[in-house]
Amino acid sequence: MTHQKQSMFSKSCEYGIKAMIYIASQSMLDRRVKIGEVVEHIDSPVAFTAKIVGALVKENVVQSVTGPYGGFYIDKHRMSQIMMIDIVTAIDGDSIFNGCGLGLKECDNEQPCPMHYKFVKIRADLKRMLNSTSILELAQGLESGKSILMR
Amino acid sequence: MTHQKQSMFSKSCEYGIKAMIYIASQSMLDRRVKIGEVVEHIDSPVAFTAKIVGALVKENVVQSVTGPYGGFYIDKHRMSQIMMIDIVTAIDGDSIFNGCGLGLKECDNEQPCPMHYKFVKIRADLKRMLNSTSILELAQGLESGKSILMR
DNA sequence: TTTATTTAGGATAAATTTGTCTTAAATAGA
DNA sequence: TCTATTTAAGACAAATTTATCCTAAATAAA
Repeated sequence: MTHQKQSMFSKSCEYGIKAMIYIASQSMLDRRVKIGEVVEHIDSPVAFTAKIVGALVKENVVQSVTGPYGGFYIDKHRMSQIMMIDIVTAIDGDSIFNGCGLGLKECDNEQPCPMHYKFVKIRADLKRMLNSTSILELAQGLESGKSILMR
Repeated sequence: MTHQKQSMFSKSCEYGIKAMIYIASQSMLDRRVKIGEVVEHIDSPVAFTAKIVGALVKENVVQSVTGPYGGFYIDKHRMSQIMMIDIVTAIDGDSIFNGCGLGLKECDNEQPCPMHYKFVKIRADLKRMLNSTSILELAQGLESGKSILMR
């Protein structure tokens, strides 16, 4: 039995986050982008990514326009209000930062799992980070060349 | 599209950790335990759990004896040396605390993903916690009634 | 109005994870 | 030696995640 591929976020969530950062970086330049352009810049499968981005349209994280000259964009004024926690919660739910580390449906100070207190700070830090990180600052890092979405 | 069930560890890893804690808690009392008893105390599917525990036998985390009066146990003297990171790494690998949060194969200070610096501390804290938490202390918490593995 | 372009959404398939069932191997005791 | 018990291990199946393909709906421009 070889080990699994468990990471912090699901593939869907990774693609969703990367897509939002790329779209935001282009919206900063007043460019609406098509899904084909998005996936070229984040190295992800197009139809699958389209579904994830579509779900984020429904969640009102990103806007879309159909037809020629259409595509996706994020309102400039909203970028500082759209937080990573919104994207992660929409795709992966809140278990990663609110759930029990050992998967107990209920786990609290009254009846904690053996790792409960070990996880309290890690989860709180993760939640705080996701809650305070805006799509704006991540898009700025990308646009300025300080960070990358693929190699 | 409803959201996923992404959590910190895979189901396999959750079961593996819980099984190790239960087995250790009984080994502290010099009791060897059968897989049927394990799953009764951690609320997990028996055959599936048996495979996971079997993999941890191969990884030398836990010992097994076949036949009547057989079962699983952990050497008392080794309990303080067996760390959560050993169990997690054996089952889920190291991506959760070593990998890039956005799934880039390479991601470092030279060419960081947009979230790289946001994750540095969270990953380090998680790794440090797993690295410093022994199966002994978790089993003691369970055995003393301070924590639970199921409701 | 027609055509071309683009997102929306459904059906389907592949891959992975989670789970079950059956048999083999080991071993203790009668 | 024979039987019963228990882990080991393989085949198989179900559920979930990841991914593809095709058609519908929207819309801009000719």
